[in-house]
Amino acid sequence: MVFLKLLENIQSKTAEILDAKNCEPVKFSVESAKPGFGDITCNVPFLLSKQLKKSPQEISRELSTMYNFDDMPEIKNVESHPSGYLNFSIDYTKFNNLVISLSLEENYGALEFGNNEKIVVEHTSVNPNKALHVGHIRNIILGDVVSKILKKANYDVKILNYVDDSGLQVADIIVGFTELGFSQESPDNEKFDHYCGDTVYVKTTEKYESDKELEGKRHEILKQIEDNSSEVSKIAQTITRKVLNEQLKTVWNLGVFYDCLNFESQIIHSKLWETIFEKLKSDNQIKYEDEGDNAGCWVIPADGEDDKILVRSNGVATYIAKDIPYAAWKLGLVDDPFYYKIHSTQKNSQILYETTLDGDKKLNFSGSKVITVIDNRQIRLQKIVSGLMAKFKEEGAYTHLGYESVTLSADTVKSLGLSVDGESAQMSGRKGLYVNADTVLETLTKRVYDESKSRNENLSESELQNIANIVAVGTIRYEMIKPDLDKIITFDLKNSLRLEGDTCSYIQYSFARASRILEKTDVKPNFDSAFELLSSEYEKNLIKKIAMFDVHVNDSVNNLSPKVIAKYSYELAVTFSSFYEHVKVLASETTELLNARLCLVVSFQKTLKTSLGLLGIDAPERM
RNA sequence: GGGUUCGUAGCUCAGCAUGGAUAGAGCGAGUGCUUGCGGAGCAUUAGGCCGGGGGUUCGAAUCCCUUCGGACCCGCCA
Repeated sequence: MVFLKLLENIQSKTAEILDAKNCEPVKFSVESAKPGFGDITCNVPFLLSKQLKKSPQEISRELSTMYNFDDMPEIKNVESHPSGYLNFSIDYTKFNNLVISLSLEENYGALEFGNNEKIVVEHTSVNPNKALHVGHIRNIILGDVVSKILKKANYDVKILNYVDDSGLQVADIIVGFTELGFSQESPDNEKFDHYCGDTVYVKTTEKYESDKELEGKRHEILKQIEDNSSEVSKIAQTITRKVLNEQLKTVWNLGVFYDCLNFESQIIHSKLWETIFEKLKSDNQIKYEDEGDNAGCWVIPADGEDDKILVRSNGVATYIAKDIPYAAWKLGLVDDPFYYKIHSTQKNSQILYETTLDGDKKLNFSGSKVITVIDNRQIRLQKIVSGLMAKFKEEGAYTHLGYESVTLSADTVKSLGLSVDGESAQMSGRKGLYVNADTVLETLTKRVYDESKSRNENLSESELQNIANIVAVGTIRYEMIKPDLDKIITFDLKNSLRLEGDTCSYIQYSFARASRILEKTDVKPNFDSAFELLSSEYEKNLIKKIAMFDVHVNDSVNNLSPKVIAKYSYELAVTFSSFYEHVKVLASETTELLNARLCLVVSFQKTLKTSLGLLGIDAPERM
């Protein structure tokens, strides 16, 4: 810990001073100051104004004389600002050494939050009947980054992907295969998931419009899918597995990996629902309606809102009845009915497990906390689920991490050959209104490849491919993480994939520039030296930014907010770019200064790499 | 009808959790910078009654109420 520690120390020092003055405790803040107001700032004089019946300025002046920094050599002094703030200044002659040496450590920025406690992150959870589209990418990347951040905060994270292999959406493509005679092999070299989504699903649901009888068939087919022994169920198994495998390829290309796949069909067959249903009944969490609209149904009472039907009057459970046992299973509230077997070895050579009902291997993928990443359209349902879970376990054990959806810009909709009313449109699988994830990645990779090739004539084909991949994946990830969770992303094939300004490639470019500096000198940075030579504004700004990594990690963990790390990475790159422009490292006047600056460059690179690593983004040496 | 949420520069967005000092970026527009480590860059100018109104407060982009505009959710579908 670097900056965070500094803030905490000033915080407690201030609290001690207030205590000595016999002040009533107040909740004050100690945080990094805006440029021009010292390095660290405290607002406590404002908050004491009423209590002490003095002006903030007066209190500020008084307090500023009471600090003693003998045990904090990194702080130079504190000044009372005419506005009333207490502004602390860092002594960079001491601070530089501390920051640079700590930033080289392997776990720089790591925090202790989780005590290695097990936490489950579930994300992706897409029906295996189509290819992943840009909307799914937001879910996948958010889930992936959240799990990386939690790992950084010392949680033992298990990542799950729920495979909804027995819903109506799956039934729809099976209708296409069994009733409309679509080939079970995709034509030419088309990816199987694209074929199922772009052709079979769209064409089949289209046919429903004119053929109502066919539409009726889907429920029949769904019933057969859920019956393990039926022929249709075997076909469905084969098809959904094939689609899933293609979806996984897409996901792996984005650098996302899981620990275990959970199949909905197995949850249904596991009788987990029956167990939890009895538990809900005996705990009086649900009630049976004798009269009214919901007569004959089991419902979940919801205060202020309509009761949610859990079991219909015909005895069949509703959709949410699949979510509840699964949530309970994730939290380890029920005996685990599953065995586990290896599904595959992922692209990063990590083993991926899957649930099975007939095996002998027992593993544990539950956690004392669960985070479920699902978009905000499901917020009502998720509230019911987390409300129920809070009754079995402590409040907050089950967290729904929601986010707004991704829509398509009018231009992009038109480029798909479709028409649109407003400025953007919700994606729709049925209408063929979506952009596949693979398409986005390919388009972007090609663009980066061309750009990189035009800048680097001497790079080999494989180096160019590698760079194109790293930058393309980074760009998609960055664009998905950067906006606030409750902001709709309007995806535009042109605008969303820019490479200039506040983009991933800008950040990566700063890394590549740093690499070139280190590459062009024979001097090996010697870290066993004093860094007080780094005294220009540009150097101090960079040091401070590097030091503040832990503050942002802290923030992002506390608020489950991935974008905080994206913003920090960008700011770090901006600070370096300014340094790069104004401080000519290789032209340093003395060897000592050259060495100190080279060390700073290494420190920057390490920190940026770690920060980008939390976002699942790599940084190339050249691009 | 009930509920959730968004509204900040021409456009896309930070800042809001925990109210304080000069509301920040990027794109787009203007200007300048490459005989110096890569111009995917740097520097600089213009551009804002933070949707409107009210309230709380010494102080509001930030908290509360209200209103307008947009998005989403509200089935014995999944």
